[in-house]
Amino acid sequence: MPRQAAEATILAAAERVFGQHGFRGTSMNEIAQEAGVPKANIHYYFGTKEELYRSVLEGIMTFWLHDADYWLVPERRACDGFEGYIRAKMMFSRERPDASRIFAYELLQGAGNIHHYLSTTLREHVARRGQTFAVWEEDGQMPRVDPAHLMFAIWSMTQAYADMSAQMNAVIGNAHLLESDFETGLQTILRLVLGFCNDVAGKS
Amino acid sequence: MPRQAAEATILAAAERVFGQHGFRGTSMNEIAQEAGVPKANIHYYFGTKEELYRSVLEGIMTFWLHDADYWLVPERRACDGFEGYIRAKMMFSRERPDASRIFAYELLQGAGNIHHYLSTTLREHVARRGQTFAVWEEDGQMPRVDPAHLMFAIWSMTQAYADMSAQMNAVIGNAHLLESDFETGLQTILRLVLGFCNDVAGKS
DNA sequence: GTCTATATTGAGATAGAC
DNA sequence: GTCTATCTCAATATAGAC
Repeated sequence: MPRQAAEATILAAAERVFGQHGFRGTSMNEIAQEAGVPKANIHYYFGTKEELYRSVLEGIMTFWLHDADYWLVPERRACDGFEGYIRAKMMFSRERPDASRIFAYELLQGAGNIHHYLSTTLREHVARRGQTFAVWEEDGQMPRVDPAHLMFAIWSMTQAYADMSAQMNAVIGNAHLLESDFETGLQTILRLVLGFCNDVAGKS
Repeated sequence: MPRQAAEATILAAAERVFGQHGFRGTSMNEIAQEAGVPKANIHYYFGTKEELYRSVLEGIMTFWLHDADYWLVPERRACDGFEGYIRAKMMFSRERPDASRIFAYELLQGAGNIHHYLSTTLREHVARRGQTFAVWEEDGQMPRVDPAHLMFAIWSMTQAYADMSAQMNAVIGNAHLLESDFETGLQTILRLVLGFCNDVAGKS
């Protein structure tokens, strides 16, 4: 197998296994079996387990910010922006649940591997959202609110459909979340956030 | 040390260490040092690492349901109920962040150790919230909404202040969350949920 | 570049003295 | 009941043949 294909295969397998068992709960053996390559090859391509894990994390990070830069910009109407953004986040939880879970594990551990990323790139990213929200507030499209905490709320609600899916399955009574569950969740979250941004007249 | 005191000491230490590193990331050695007892004593009192972990989980579970049974009942006004419940959940994230994280780790792992609890006790618990919400909807105090998904939203937003605190710290720029951060978060969540339950006239 | 066989370490668990 | 010393095994990592 050529180098590039092998690395991609291993990274994809690692994302699945890390996403299910976390960093400490995953053995190199398991990743090797999932990828269908000998264990030694993973070390040959990626060095240590931790370096492999960091590579997986980096791939996830690049995905993280795209949606907000597309949707949460002053040129849009507030309601359109929030709806598009929340839809995109729900799609991510549905299509790449393992990536979402790896991120959640990393945060639970204290985020030691991505601290630099969080306190520079993500921090500036949130600051830009703050500028967008300031314009929308000025324009009377949404009430005054702390931008960071509003983002925290949206992230947690949408990522829950990957990170807490085991709990949702048990409560709903299915083996796994269905298309319709994601749709109901989306509508519920939209009700909360759009109700909020439609509510300006009555509040301010 | 008498048996009861030793067990309580070990359980408290285990909650701290499991809450920081998760089940797989925690060694019995670390718990022993945190508790200030020899490792062998932990095995004497609790058997295996997994049995100790389950004991910690059980202690957390009993706490879980109290608040909703107190606040989300038909006798209250919807707004009062939601506000009290959300305040209680935020307090839990602030005062027992390790307990919240252990629960989050367990859900990420697939909830194998608490599946029975989730699909019986918690499921019925959510069904009772559904009855409360139905009364409030009938009474025009809140719009029609899926009860389970509304609970999912509230749980994820409030627990994020324990589970995702590393991310929040980095974005806010502090070493740890302050009293004022919890207050701002609380107000943001209340805005979303109460805006929602005040919004009935304009919707239905 | 690829893989088998192995060195090394760390962790769960327990035997047995006190 | 309490603790030290030790057993056993699983997992990371690498040496070295092909």
